Amino acid sequence: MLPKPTDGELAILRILWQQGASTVRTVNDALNLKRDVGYTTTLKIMQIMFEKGLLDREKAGKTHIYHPLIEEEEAQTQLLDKLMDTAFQGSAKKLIMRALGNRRSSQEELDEIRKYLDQISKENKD
Amino acid sequence: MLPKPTDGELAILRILWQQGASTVRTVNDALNLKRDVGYTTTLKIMQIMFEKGLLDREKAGKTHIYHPLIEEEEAQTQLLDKLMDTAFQGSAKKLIMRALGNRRSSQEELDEIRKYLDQISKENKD
DNA sequence: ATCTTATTACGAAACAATTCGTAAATAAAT
DNA sequence: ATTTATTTACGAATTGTTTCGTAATAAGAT
Repeated sequence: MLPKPTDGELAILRILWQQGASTVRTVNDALNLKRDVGYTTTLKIMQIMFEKGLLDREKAGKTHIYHPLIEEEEAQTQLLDKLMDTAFQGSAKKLIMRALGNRRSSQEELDEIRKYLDQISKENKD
Repeated sequence: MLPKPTDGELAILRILWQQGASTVRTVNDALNLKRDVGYTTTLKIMQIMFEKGLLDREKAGKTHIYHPLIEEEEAQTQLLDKLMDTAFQGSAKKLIMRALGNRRSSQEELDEIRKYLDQISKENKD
């Protein structure tokens, strides 16, 4: 089982999911749009992620190109499951209700959620 | 602003939310239903939480009684918001859909969620 | 008052995450 | 070939969390 990514690691994963396999340089550039991080800091974290098995890499000339080894969906599922267990007593209902309450969602989004809900309800009856 | 609780701190908060203000002893006993933790470990973490302002305490005889200084709802909101931003691109819809997909919810729960959804939709139209 | 027991306080160790300085390696340019 | 620029590797410092051993403290029992 892959270890739970730290906050810093998750930020790097997000960039890799979004822009695809990348060098340390481009990841660091992307990180620096949001906050100051030194190049060697990003490098070090990505090297550790490689050791942990969160990333793979291939040599291309003098640089390494890093790939995420965990899918975005898988990470979302893992993190959400964990939060549900540790903060919402394992209840999807509690978590969803709080998420609905937290931020105003558009009417379109609410409709899509309702559609999905109906679909699951139907499946449940089989 | 209160700092984000660590995993260990959250486990302690959960117990305090559930059973109300408690001594280190009863918190530690509750923790040990799930996993082995030494008494002084629990004590130390709760002392640090007191320093951070996550807990308050009052002296009662020779012991201290600890109270959570963050409400369960507040912590849930905080943690959920953070996860939404860092792993779901800030989209409540994505998060909710994944939560619905992750675990089978009962028909009753689904109905309650739908009811809440309708209520929000109605409010949105005002 | 002394002994026993439980709690707290203190300090240190182990571990992990983050940060950065500096050196080594590599490729490209001239 | 030498220089220049970039990347990687290495190591160390810093910070935070978790753990526990041990000593000090306080209460209760006799």
